[in-house]
Amino acid sequence: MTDASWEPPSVLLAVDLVILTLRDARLYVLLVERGVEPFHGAFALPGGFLSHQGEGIEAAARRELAEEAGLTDVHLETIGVYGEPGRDPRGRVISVAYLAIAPSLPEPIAGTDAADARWTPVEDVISGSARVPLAFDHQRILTDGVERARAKLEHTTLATAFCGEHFTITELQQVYEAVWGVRLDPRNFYRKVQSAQGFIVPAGPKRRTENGRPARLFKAGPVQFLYPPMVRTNQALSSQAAAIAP
Amino acid sequence: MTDASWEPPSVLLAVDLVILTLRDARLYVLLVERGVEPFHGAFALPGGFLSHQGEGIEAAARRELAEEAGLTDVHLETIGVYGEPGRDPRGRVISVAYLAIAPSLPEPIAGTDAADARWTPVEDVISGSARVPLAFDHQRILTDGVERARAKLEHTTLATAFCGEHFTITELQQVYEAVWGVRLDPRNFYRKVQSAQGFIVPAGPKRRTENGRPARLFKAGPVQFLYPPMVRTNQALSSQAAAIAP
DNA sequence: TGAATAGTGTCTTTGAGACAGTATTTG
DNA sequence: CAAATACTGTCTCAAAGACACTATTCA
Repeated sequence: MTDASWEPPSVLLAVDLVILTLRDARLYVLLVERGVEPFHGAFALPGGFLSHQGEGIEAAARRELAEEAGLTDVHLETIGVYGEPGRDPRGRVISVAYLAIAPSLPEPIAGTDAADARWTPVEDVISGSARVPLAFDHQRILTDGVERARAKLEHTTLATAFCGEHFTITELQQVYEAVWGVRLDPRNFYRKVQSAQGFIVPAGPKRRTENGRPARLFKAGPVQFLYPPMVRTNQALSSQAAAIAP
Repeated sequence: MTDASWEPPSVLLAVDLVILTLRDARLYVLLVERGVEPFHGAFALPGGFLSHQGEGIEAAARRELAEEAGLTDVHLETIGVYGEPGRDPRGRVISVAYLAIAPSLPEPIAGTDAADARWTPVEDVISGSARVPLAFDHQRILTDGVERARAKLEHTTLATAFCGEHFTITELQQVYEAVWGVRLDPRNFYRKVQSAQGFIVPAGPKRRTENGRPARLFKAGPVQFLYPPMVRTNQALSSQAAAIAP
């Protein structure tokens, strides 16, 4: 199948970022408005090409994360590769998609390259009720990223990545509710997270307050995988199944 | 961060395949002996470069699958991207890894390009007791692929991809036992797979036999996701945790 | 004090795991 | 008949889900 004079084709490598966070108990994704062709004026996931030949892929993702969202030290993992011919009119572009989870930040992005970056409710984008469809195949990448986050909440301690260093159990519950799009019983949730060894550990005798009884503070525990897992009910799964259908 | 004269760097795109199958109730992976540098003479996962600029990535994976293993119409999904600088001495190579699941075939590969292809027990490769370490970062890719398969057996009907069109419940159980590396109670397994709606459906009144009471035949059911899931015990998980540590 | 949020206890149902026993084939 | 494999039933324990109740703060 190969002959001596044959040379493999080369492609352009890009990274795209699904950056998720929680704002007022809803799941948001960071979108940027494109300033250049193709898809000029459309919204898209933050991302860009490799800066130079020797740059690592995850390094490029972290660079874009810092440049476009001003974020460092956040959870980052790959979602997958999107590289069908024709997805980008500039040529053969292969995009590696990353999922980033940022803790709730009081303020939107400031002092970054991307003045046009906007936190947008994921629900609006997925349901199509947002301003415009996303550029390229970014709608699909977003859907895959959100489903990845949903699935990982079940078996890993990823939920704590949405919280600040210290958090209350109620805040942790809001993560699950927002990402899964379901309501959970607080009393059962308490029992469950407390019985999952190593998920959360008490963070000092401190407490925080706003209105009502102060809550105990916790921080992320030592383990990465949850046992027993936090299981999505069949109902939650089926309401999400439509979105992930190819 | 970008200026007008800047051009993004280009890279070479490869696909690598983790092809798993069951042979006499053990999990095997297809390896090929490399005939060229780098890593000449070492064993590696089947794979290769994109054949031409316009070839889709999954299309390239299916082409390699046919060329190197003579397989068509098998389950295929992406594992991830492996593209750290320096992983391949030939230049900046980005490899997209695929997981392929083939049903048990009576005979090894024949009439294919890769005369040097060998089915090798996964356990031997992962534990290091095999002939040689794999080329490139293929050991890591294999580990990731196997863990992907293990995880997907829990929540999807992937196990049926290891079986032929018709199979017995005992055969299905052997898939779980081989991939997870555990022993399961046949009686509880029967109850469980039968109660998972849409997992398996009876395939005619036929039966197959060799020695003892004939077993009912089933075929893959209509659903892709299992509810309730087939859960790995904590013991199974911890015995596998060592292998997936980064 | 009442409103609001935090946290505990208890009951019921479901399913996982252990294990005894029955059924249907071949030789 | 024995040997071998297929299948069914039953018990126990752990965990999910529903829901009543107590605790601690602020105004």
